[in-house]
Amino acid sequence: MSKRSSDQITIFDVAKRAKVSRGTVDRVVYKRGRVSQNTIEKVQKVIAELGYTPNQNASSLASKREYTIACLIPQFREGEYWEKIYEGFIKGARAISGYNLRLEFELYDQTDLESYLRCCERILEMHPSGVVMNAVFKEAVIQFAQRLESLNIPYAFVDNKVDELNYLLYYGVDPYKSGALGAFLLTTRCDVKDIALIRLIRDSKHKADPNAPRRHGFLDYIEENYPHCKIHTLFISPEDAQSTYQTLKEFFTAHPEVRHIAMTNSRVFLIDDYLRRNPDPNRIVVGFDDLDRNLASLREGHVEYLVTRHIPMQSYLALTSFTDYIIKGITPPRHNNYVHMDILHRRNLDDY
Amino acid sequence: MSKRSSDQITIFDVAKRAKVSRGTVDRVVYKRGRVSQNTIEKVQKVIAELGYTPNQNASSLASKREYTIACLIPQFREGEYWEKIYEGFIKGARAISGYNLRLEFELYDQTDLESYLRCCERILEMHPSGVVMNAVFKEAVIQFAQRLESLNIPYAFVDNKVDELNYLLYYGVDPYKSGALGAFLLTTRCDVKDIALIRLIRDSKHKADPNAPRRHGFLDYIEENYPHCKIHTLFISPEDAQSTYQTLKEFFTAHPEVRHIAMTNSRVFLIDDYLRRNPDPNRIVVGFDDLDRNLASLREGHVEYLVTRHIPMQSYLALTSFTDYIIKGITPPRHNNYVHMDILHRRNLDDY
DNA sequence: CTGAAAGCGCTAACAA
DNA sequence: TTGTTAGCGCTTTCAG
Repeated sequence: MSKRSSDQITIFDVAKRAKVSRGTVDRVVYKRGRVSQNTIEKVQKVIAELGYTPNQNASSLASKREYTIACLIPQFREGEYWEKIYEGFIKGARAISGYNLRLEFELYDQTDLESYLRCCERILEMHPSGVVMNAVFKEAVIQFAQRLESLNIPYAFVDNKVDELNYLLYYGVDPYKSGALGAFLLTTRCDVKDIALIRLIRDSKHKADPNAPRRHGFLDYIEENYPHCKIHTLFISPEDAQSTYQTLKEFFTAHPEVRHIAMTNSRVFLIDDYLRRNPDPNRIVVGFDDLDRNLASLREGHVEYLVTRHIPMQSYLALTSFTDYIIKGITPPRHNNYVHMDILHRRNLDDY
Repeated sequence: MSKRSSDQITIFDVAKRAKVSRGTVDRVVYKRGRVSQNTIEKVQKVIAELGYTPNQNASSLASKREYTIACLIPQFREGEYWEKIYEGFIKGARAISGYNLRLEFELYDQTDLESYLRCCERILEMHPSGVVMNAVFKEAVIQFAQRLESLNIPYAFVDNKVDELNYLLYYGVDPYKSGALGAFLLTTRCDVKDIALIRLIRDSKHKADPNAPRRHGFLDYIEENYPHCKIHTLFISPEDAQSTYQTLKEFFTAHPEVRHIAMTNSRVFLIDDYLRRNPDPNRIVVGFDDLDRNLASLREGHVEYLVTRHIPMQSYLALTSFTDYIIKGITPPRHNNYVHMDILHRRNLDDY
């Protein structure tokens, strides 16, 4: 039982047998035109007879063609969510190195529509072979996508998407389901009466609420399974640790019976400080996404479960299947590719 | 912000800058020897400075060498455990295509030592560049490994291993830890007094007890955390569904208070029939490994948690790091590579 | 429309 | 120990 990776029949064999030059065979294989119908048929026949398949290595080596993929995602600081997406792109690019692939990153400010629009413009100017992006400003995304379509530039979504568009493919989780999973882990085998749901204060510029689907999944699960459970929603500031601490302290002092805590955004680490300084063995905390600081909270035992997915995997797979399509013409098997949701607990963290 | 993946830096640039020939650079890069220490250092310095990475396409195109890796694993039918391992190998081979790599599969019958020995012979005859295998017949594995060593053929283990041998690397889970994780999931947030641990009757030929480490991890966790918990061990026959049903029925009729059930082998599906026909909303069942039939039990809700790992990942990683060593001489970072343990629940099963 | 030929970056055999 | 060089199979001008 064996599996060989290389084929011996070359373009030369085909050329000789078809009594044409290698250049002509190449033109036929890649449908570059400028070949008579007669020759085309002759060559195709020989190709079929010999079972010729082009050698990708040689092809890509000889080819001068450069592919530019624009990656349009939010800007990030070290340790933030989008850094991992970025890493996935970089790894993906490495995996297909050998092709003359160039990644152009356009990183926009999630709180600033203008900056997003500027990035879109820059991408259109550079005529990329394709665009891989996420979708924050829905309206703007739609407009951008339509312009890409009119220019015949394919595009793909990572992490989140706009369903109505003609994107080539999507990689990400189903956020609604992940929210429900978090709710399950928070409440399983408990009789839950109160849950503190901690949200982030977003400045007014922020019309977008990227975590809404996940939060809805969470809330719907609770409502369905614990109809009498009370949800206490707290808002904390992502920037101001001091006030966050205050807010939590006040709330939990007033409501000591609330033992179940969840954050449906990716920054459960923001409450780590409070949890650490106010230990309570009966408390259960569930968060999302495996940012390094979240993992630290998990490891320390302040957070019990983290619902996540392999973040870089999403961009890695999105990029590699996208370029498979663009470079080799391989149509991706599925349109929507949902990745697996991981349940992370202190006890299965070691080799993650 | 841009990142070019097809570095333009070629072996030529390195050669020029280091004032040596391309051949010498090649020798250094692939550690082919016949280079003075002095030159090696000089070249390596330049490589680091320039950030040179070899062009895989060109390399493989020019290279005539073929690498044969023998994969020695149990034969399988569709949907069985080893099929997933097989898939991991195939994917791994694709990931390093570009090298003239050939996989030779030798699939043996797990219940037939003779067939294993025959496979070993065939592998020795074909003089492979390396062997990736699992370890079922311990004695025979040791003998085979020693013959490989005397022939200077490196080998690696997937899924399980024989600790005493000089294997290059291993990919798999830490069975002891996975047992403890299963125990945790079974008992979390409960006050557990009784646990039914269901084991398999193994015929006398089967001296090996491959699941012992996992079971010990399980039992130790319970003993540590619930010192007064009673473990009821039942033995069922993997072949005889009828008697299995009987055994379970009798036991649970006599002990209706036992609500926690675990199986530390990979065949929790064997008790699915009993569970289905005797529903009990308060029952909690935990099993191991994501065999299709186990997943079905999970999906139906008969089993609450499955502790598993991404099976193809083990063989994928084992193969790719193994060939990295064989082809590029990259010594694997670790000898024993434990992969992440997945927690599988009905709720995160969809996109697994 | 078609053919010839110069590379793409690297390897390996041979020379030195 | 090192340098030189002929390819690997394909693409892409450039002439016809």
